[in-house]
Amino acid sequence: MFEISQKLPRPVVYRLPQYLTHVRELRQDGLEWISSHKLADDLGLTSSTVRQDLSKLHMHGVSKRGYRIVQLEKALSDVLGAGRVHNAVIVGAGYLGTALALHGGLAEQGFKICGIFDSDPELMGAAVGSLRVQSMETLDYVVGTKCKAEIGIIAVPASSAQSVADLLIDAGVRGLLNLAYTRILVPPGVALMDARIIANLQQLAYVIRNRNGKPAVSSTGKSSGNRKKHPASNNLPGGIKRDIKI
Amino acid sequence: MFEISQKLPRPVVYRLPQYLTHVRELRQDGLEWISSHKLADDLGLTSSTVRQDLSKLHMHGVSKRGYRIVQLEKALSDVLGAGRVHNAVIVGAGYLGTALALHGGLAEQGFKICGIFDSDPELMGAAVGSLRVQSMETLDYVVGTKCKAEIGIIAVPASSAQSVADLLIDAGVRGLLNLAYTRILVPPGVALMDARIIANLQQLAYVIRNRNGKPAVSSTGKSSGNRKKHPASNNLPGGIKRDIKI
DNA sequence: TTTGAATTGTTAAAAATTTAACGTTAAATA
DNA sequence: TATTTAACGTTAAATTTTTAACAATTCAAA
Repeated sequence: MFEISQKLPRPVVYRLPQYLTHVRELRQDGLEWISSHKLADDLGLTSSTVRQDLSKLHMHGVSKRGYRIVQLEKALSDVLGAGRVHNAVIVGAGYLGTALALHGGLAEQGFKICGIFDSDPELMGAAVGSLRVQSMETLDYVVGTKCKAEIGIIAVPASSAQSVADLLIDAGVRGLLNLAYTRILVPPGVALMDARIIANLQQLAYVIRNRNGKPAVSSTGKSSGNRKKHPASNNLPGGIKRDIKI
Repeated sequence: MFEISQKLPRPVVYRLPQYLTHVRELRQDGLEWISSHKLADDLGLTSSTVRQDLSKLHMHGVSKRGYRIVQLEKALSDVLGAGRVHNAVIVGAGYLGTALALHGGLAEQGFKICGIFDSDPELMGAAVGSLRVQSMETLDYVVGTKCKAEIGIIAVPASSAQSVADLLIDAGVRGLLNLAYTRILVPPGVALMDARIIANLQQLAYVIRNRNGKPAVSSTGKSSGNRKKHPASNNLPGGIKRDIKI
């Protein structure tokens, strides 16, 4: 089992899932080798960044070929814990919580939803896929004992997000995914990720309103074909990708 | 009308929605002034960062008081285009697309969903709130003419995300929110934000697995109360917030 | 076998971002 | 009114992250 000696810098962790999905595709396409240049091109990075990142994972390429794709996939998969199953619970059986519980993608990537909870008595026992909505009182037992969930997904309104987070932490989850449009605070030792869907839309609105480039579609017709690669696009945490500075 | 002379650095844009939501809460709490120190504390930043950021928005505080909250809210609201209505369409009437269409938070923040589309004939005409699922053939007309949507939300499986993006761009949207677990390419002039829900979970799994802190909950009891502020927590794009380096 | 070219791994430079420092300003108080 | 002090605005330092550069290496082909 390889140990990543140094904790990875945040931007690297951010890029890992991108590498993983892309490398998977490459493998499915039957490719065997990929160079840092090609990978960088495909992902909108520089080859330098790719090499730096992969070297942090102790990946070694070979001159004139690049990196072995299966090996890359294995390393990325390992470090991200893909392959393992991660138990998670969802709090909030509204539209979003339900959608996530039913979303095939999560299960596909090894995130097993083993419980969905809500405080609304109306929803108690309602079927969500193979699960049933449970009361908040059972959260503790389910997270701590029954399915030992490491991850809690918060899909409640902003106003109750913090208290739900507290309950999840007390129940024993080690990481939270926050889908509510509010900041929540966690003690050290608990990891938190904000999904920021609404914030993303707001940032998008800012970028759209303040761009200085030309519209993508000319007034005379379709734009298909001017796509296909955007090498200069800077692809950073925050997720805004444009050729020009924002 | 104020003009932000310089385009804002990406990390600043990332923080703007955080400022906005927090400042709104403060105003609702009846506060009138907020200092950079308090704001930084509440948001897990340094006061220096806050002052730098706000100065980029041409906000001026006053000594011994801080920043006027209503003014702050106005500036943030303006720059993020809150207050304005942004028309958006959703492609993909699966769980996630439907959930977003029905999600109150979007409308609340001024994002008006004016169409939801799917290629599945089974879904045609199905009701989603006050909307009905439309065929992809009508996308062009709706986006371009009927509701002049600036934003396209991609809620389809990864395999068709790119082609949907192309259609949306051709139809004339200026920004995309990608909820699919895949990278999509856009031409210059179109803004792209990735929602990365699954990637976030993967990053969470990495952080959980590689943390070196103590578990949040001691074996002897509940942990409530060791929360409440986490000043050292570094809060960066990528969204992982922990006291220790990852 | 030698040459040539592509690609790595790594070092160092550059750029971006965050943080600290501190003189200046404005309010509160004596 | 003078003094004190909290807080700003800004300059500069520190840190982090990205990019460039290049010697070393490996394969392919002449």
